[in-house]
Amino acid sequence: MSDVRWLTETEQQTWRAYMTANVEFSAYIDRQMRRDSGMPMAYYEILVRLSEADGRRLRMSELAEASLSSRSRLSHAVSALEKNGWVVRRPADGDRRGWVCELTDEGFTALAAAAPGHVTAVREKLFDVLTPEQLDALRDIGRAISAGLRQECEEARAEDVCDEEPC
Amino acid sequence: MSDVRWLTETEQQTWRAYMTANVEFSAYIDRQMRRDSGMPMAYYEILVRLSEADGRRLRMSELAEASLSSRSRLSHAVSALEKNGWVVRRPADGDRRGWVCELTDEGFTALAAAAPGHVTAVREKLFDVLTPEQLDALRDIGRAISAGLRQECEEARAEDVCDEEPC
DNA sequence: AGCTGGTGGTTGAACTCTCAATCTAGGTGG
DNA sequence: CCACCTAGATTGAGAGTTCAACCACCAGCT
Repeated sequence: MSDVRWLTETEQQTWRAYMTANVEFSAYIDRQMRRDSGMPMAYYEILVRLSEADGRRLRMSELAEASLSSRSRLSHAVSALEKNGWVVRRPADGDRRGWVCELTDEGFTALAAAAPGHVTAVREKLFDVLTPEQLDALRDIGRAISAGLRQECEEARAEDVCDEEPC
Repeated sequence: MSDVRWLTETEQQTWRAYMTANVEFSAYIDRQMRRDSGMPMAYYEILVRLSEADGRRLRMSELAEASLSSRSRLSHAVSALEKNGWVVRRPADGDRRGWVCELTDEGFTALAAAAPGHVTAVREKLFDVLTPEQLDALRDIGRAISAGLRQECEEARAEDVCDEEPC
């Protein structure tokens, strides 16, 4: 309990600055997307990942990982996108459990319509307010944070040996 | 349309690194909070702001700004927190439109119980994976991004003069 | 073939968030 | 004092997310 390494004053400032920027920035970006294109950022992200994939199609599990969403979330999201006619689900060949999600032409059109406003917002609110040095730093920082989070999974995997509790 | 300043390859890398880290990190933090303390980060944030305020109480509008949520969101959130007995709403004196939200002892206890796990997660996944230089940079970056977003409001305010369209 | 554990994916319910509408009260000009 | 506009806050509906089952299928073992 008392062995918690609480944050120093300086650390608190850093933490609040980072966290506030995250919240405000992502709220801004998401808001812009909803207002101008009628979809949340998570859906845009899905369309982008699909558009970049070979044949504009991906296995659901791959799409989930690429678009940073849980499988459950993706499943719901794809159902919604399918209603819009922006994607279609096809059975995956080779594995009868699996499904492939494919971007339709309508979906691509919707994506193309949404992209300019989105990129403009990102440029104005991110690239235009930071120096080149800060942008370089931000890239490395982002990578370090992501790497630190992924390590979580590896640890969990290592614990599968599970010598402490009966599995 | 074609005058969009699209992102260069390098910029795309930076943008993806930043955005991925944001999504993954905040998902991790939120998940930790929900799992270990049964509330979303947004609620924790509200409790924290209240606990830091004079008399552990704030006007709804002030609390909304402090906790980075919209008024609507705060209203719903406070209703939920009130059901838990963690906060109470009292009429604000002096302005019969307003309400003051006050942290109860139970709320403070819940906050105190949630804090260690939260701080530990933040330290492990943020402070422990970045160098001191990166943390300094991150603080400045965060401030710059927030400042850039706030500028939005000022512009909107400046346009209130409204010489282009009839208001 | 029959078991068993794990993987791919979906589902429903509960919860949270957003947006637009609404309500009440304060403030200001006639 | 009344009309009107603005500010503080809430509400309800609809959309999106999470979590915990759940189903179907694959793979390895007996």
